[in-house]
Amino acid sequence: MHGELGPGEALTLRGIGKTYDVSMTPARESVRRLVAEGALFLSSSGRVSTPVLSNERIEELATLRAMLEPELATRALPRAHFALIERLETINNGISQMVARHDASGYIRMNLEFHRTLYLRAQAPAMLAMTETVWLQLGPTMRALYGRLNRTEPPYHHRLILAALKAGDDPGLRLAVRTDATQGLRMLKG
Amino acid sequence: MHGELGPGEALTLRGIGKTYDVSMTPARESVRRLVAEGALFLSSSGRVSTPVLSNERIEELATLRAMLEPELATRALPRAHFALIERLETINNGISQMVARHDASGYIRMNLEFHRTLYLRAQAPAMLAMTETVWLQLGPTMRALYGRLNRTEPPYHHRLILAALKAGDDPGLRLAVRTDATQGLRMLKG
DNA sequence: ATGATGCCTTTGTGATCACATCACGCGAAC
DNA sequence: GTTCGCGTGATGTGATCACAAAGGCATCAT
Repeated sequence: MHGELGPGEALTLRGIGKTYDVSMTPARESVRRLVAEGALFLSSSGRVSTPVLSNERIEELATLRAMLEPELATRALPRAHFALIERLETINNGISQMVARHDASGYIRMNLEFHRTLYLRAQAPAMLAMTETVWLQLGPTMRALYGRLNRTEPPYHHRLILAALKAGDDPGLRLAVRTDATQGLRMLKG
Repeated sequence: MHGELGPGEALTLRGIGKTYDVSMTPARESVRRLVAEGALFLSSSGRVSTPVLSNERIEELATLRAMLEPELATRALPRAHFALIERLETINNGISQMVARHDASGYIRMNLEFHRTLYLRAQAPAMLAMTETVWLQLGPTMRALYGRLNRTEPPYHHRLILAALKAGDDPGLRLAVRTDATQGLRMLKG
């Protein structure tokens, strides 16, 4: 999810087991779970690797983000008090630091933490889980994206999201969230 | 997914293994996968059972269906030729048969087959997979629903869907799909 | 130099086992 | 009759093993 693995990287059960100092059994269960969630690709011969997403698949996942995340934001809006907005701003500052030190994985992690922190307020666990499944599928691809464009500015749309939250502006919030979720992925389609 | 198990039914790895004549290992992997998809509930002690959904969870899953399925229908619409509509009508007749013989599980299975047949035309595998995950989570609950109300009529909204498909009426299609997906679940909240 | 072919290593699969933990039921005490 | 406690059986976990299949690499022929 955090883009620590690039697209198409291969994994082996024994290798995972060695990395985390467990036997093949827990490694297998974890891998199967991630395959079930679409986070890993299972070849016909049973080998696993991170998925290489086609443009069509990326567009689909972007559409899913565009459908799910505004709904979560809307549900979180009435519960978004000052303490939450303050925490979001703190996370946003953290993102700027990650940008400064060119840490792609850290950038992705904090960016998602920003979104998750907001969506947790929506009190919609099934919807959030589904959204995180999409993030999971996009992880390796997002790393390739943020590696390609050398980001220098902190996220612009996050400021729009925060402004809409403060103003209680639901349509503005939905638009800002939707744009933030889909903007980066649009660049991958080139 | 098909409601062959009711809400809250317990499963054991050795029992599953015995049923399908395999050892615990494949049973475990299957169960873990279904847990990852939310189709099974994993207690803190590791026991698995079908989930008992709260009203809030049902409402959430209904919202997800209401968001995902109209989008799939819209994408399928331009590709829905006569052969597809004919197949949908055949399936619809099958549903009537299931209603006649009071086969709840068969009813659910054919109902979902109706939807899946349409959505397959959307050429959106990630979106369809996500939708099927929702169906999976609702399976046991849907059985409880269709068991409660003694259905005597074949699905009314399916006819609306077919009519909208024939007319190429996208807004009408979206509304019909959305209503069909959420109507039954609304009754569970009573 | 390039392509094919054969072997060997790596890898996933399913089964089985030992062990810790938990749940359920039985029995006893009040 | 009800409730608490204990013990036994059942259950999940992680490890290991034997096996089959697939991939990769080296060698050889053209």
